Amino acid sequence: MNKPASLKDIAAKLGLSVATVSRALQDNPAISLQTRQLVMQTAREMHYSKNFIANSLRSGQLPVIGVIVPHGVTLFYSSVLDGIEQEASKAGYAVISMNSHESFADERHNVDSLRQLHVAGIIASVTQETESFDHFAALADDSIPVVFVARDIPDGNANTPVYSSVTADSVEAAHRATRHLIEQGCRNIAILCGPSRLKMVQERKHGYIEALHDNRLLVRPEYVAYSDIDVASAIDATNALLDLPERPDGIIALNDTLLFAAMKAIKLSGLRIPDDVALIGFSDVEYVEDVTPTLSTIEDQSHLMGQTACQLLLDHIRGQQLPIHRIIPTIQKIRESSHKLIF
Amino acid sequence: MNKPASLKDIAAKLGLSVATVSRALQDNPAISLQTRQLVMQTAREMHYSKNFIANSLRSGQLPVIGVIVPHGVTLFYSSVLDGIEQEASKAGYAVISMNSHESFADERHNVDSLRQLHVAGIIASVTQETESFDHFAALADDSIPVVFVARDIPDGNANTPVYSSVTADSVEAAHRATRHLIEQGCRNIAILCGPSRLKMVQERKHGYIEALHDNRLLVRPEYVAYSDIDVASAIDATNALLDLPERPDGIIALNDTLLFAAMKAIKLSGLRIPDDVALIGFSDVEYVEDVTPTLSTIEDQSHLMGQTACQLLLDHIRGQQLPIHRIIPTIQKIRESSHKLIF
DNA sequence: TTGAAAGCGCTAACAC
DNA sequence: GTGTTAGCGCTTTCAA
Repeated sequence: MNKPASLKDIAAKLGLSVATVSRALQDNPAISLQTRQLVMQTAREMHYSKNFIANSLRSGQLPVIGVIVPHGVTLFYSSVLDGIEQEASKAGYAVISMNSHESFADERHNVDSLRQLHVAGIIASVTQETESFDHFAALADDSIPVVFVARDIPDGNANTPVYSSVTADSVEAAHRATRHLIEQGCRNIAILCGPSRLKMVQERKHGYIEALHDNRLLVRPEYVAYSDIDVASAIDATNALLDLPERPDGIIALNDTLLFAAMKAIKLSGLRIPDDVALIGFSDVEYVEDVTPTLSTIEDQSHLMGQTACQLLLDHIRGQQLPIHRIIPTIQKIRESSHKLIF
Repeated sequence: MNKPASLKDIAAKLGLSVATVSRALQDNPAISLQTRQLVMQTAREMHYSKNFIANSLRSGQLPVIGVIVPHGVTLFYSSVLDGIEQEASKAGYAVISMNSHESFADERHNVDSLRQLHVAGIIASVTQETESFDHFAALADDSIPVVFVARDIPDGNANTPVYSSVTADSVEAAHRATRHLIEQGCRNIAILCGPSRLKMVQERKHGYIEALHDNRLLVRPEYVAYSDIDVASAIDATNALLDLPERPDGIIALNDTLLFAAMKAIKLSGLRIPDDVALIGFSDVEYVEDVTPTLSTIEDQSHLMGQTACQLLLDHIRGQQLPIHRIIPTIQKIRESSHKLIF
């Protein structure tokens, strides 16, 4: 019900001017030690807490970093967020997070809200739908820096600004996973992809193809399977692969859902993992260790991605102009599902 | 580089007063249609966006809700957060989330930050360490309402305010799980607990004991096992249970980690689930369906808890005074691990 | 060592 | 229909 105590209240109580109180609270040596102590003491008694908003009105920005993620309840993004928050709070910034629900309209709305709040900067992972970036460009008018994380945006043309970004090295990760299967003796390696419009899918597929080339293996179109990201659809796609005249002896799944569905499908078909079909997949969850066989994975360093993005953003907030692109390596963990004991 | 366009800028450009521009942008009918349209048009051209901070300086609060969670990267809290955000954004509020890392000092600091930002309200899940609530009480000075979620705080004494809260019905949930095992024919039911200082552990244990009583079964101290929340420790605790002279024929695990560890331990010992030992556990993850056998669980409705907490908070922000306690029922999902086909 | 006053962007009460 | 003014809480010249 009460209003928080203000400088004015303290000043009134002490018969001082607002200016003096303000200076005293900043421990300004121009103010006599006696006054300073008196003011601080009184402030404490009155439960005074500095009003950031009033401050921000002058400085033009809130000590807050805005984050826009395309969906909320996933380990990947909550880990990214955690990394961001950790770095932000070290630097005295709070984090305000918004969810675009993979909807372009929501994303625009989020950007707008953050802009109205005059946050100090924004870290965003764009939606799958996002193809125009005007809403981000508008932020430049207000000198609000933007860093993209996890999902990079296309290179700007002449009149679009170029943004800093933090992404995973998808091409290299897929290349390495493919190489690993080859080293295990696989020669017919298939890849189980999500919707092909995703840039990440394209990059991972690219790494897969490169690795096959580098090892003089044939790239067979029938070994490139597409599936929606749901269990039923992925099981169908896997079964189609297993039914091919020349059955794959290794499969790379491009995300969690696909990986687990592939495992189920292979087991249901009576084939052994990894002896008949070796399996490795991109994953961000820990329960790959709780199943039989334990699943080999390629993991993003999501927490590090968040931290890095936040550091870049803080640099921009502090005046850094040039965009910087950071690529965070993935971590490959070989477990039972791809480890053949053939040597 | 630029400063965002302000009302003043628009006014200057159009030779109008700031007040007129302000009114025009609010579509105030007192202003001529012509002027209104002109102003709106110009505002758009200048990329004007209303400054929430300036607004908040007058109203005393930011259209932002603060959330404090004890740890970040878990499905439970990210789901709660998602529920909060969903309701908040419907009402035009943004959500600022902070992590106390189960540290009381961090929590105090978080509360302080949110207070300085003059958020409209706070939703908090206190740390395991939190026993004093002065930092929350201080918020009352500034009329910042607080709602507790997931972890309730002890009833206030005379001089502590009473807060609204949203919690799960732990007692009932454990009672129901125990009943379920009894219905499956189990007579020697053990419970695998986390650290006993947690209120939630106490409540769930209480429900377990009540259910045994209600069904005239003996409560045996040796069937109440405590474990730290890590796999190794939980496996040890489970093994100890399995080695008892009278081996339990049913086990209730109080969280994810314990549940999976118990499953591993039982399988490793060569016993069958559920035939030899039925298993059910509290869980917030989905991969209980990816293992063999699929695991029976009791789930919190975390998203709903978040939504409900946010609704209560919004009520308080709008003037609701009386504290309200909402209890969100859990959902019991019987799967293979506790389903005996004995009838 | 302290005070007075201006100004950050906006709204609303009060002119005219 | 539009302008003038005061004030939200704070910092920061400029004066004293």
